[in-house]
Amino acid sequence: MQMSMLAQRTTVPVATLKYYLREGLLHPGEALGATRAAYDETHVERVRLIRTLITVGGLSIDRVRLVVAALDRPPATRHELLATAHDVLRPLPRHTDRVDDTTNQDDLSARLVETLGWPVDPHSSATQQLADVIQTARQGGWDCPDEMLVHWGALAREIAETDVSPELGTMPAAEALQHAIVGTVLTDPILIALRRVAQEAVSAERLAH
Amino acid sequence: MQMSMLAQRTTVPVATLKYYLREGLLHPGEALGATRAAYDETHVERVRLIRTLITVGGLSIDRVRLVVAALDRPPATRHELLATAHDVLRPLPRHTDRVDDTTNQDDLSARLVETLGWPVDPHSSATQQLADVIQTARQGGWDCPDEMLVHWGALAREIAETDVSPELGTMPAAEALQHAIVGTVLTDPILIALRRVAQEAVSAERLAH
DNA sequence: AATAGTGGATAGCGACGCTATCTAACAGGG
DNA sequence: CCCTGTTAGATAGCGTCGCTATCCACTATT
Repeated sequence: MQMSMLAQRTTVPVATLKYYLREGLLHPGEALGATRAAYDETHVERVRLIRTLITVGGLSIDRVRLVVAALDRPPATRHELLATAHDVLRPLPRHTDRVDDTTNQDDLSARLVETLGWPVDPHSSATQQLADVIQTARQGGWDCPDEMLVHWGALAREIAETDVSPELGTMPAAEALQHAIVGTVLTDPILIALRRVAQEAVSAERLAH
Repeated sequence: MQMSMLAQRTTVPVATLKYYLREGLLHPGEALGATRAAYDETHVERVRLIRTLITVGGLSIDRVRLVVAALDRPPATRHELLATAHDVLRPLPRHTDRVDDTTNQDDLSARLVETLGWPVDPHSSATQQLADVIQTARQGGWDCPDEMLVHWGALAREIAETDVSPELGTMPAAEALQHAIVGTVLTDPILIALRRVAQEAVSAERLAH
């Protein structure tokens, strides 16, 4: 398959594919000569993945580079899988934030883990991210009491039960990782939207006249 | 209070404040002459709101303009409140998406509402958004079965119970609206992060060796 | 031999969120 | 009443991002 065909199959312009090649998001095709290369199904799939991550997940080019790098070097054990997925999806700390209390940050995440009572690493991406957004919310005047955290935590836990499907253990590592990453990227907005709809339902029952 | 003071109070540069004024995000100060205006606490609060929406919620300038417009003209009834909040926070449909099946979109949202069995409008922003992301997820190869939707829906519902607090009914309309919008913007990432941590907890229990 | 397509390099573009500069008006202190 | 400094308002520019377009030298196909 030549590049024009790859472009056709994925509905992505040739110029953009070249850009992805340049940026290292797409692995090079098999060189057939100085000015010719062959692309295969792995390229089609990779391009689709890139487009999904960018347009649905809103990931930056840099971030997608991290994702594909992780896919090419998947973690050794199943348990590291989600951690890797979370690492590459974790939002960058905003440079506009004050960072003068990083110690508090560590304290906070440790306290959160204790409050939730879960067997998780207080230094993992996910935990740090949680501490991060809670801190930011506090700065924005929205305090999140422990009580609510525990309540939400129990619900998040139930959702996670369905996320961490047992079949993850039977897949090849790279495929499982991609499944975890894409699943996270795609289902985050579903949950957000679902919450909105649920809010309207509750509002309709409580406040409709 | 003059503009330099407003800049100092909010730690936002004067040039940026002028930009916000130009863009209609910040209401003008009371003109004291051709080259002087007075700003008050409403301006300080408004600037803080704008910064929160942009840096935490990742909202665009256009979107923030919608938010402040809604705040200046709050809905008449309490029930319209969340709908208004959801309207202004709803992500723009991506122009890269196929839109040749808008009828299916309507069908889908109607079916979703039926599946969930909630008293919500199938044409509301929230419902449309849900149909939107589910459709996109399907295109990305991630099918969301009804069973999972109902399960997640029940959990989303529980979260929403705490979101739609009874005190919303006692607040002034503009304040309640701002609370709803900021609350949504700030707590969305908390839920997302909490889900990540929960996933790691489940993974640790199921897959740790 | 003509054509169409290729890899590779480089430059430009349009949107976004500011940021910097300029000007004319004005205010307060001495 | 002048001097210094600030302000509003207008306009232009900047840095990043995600492409997009153009050019070139080359090569496989017709």
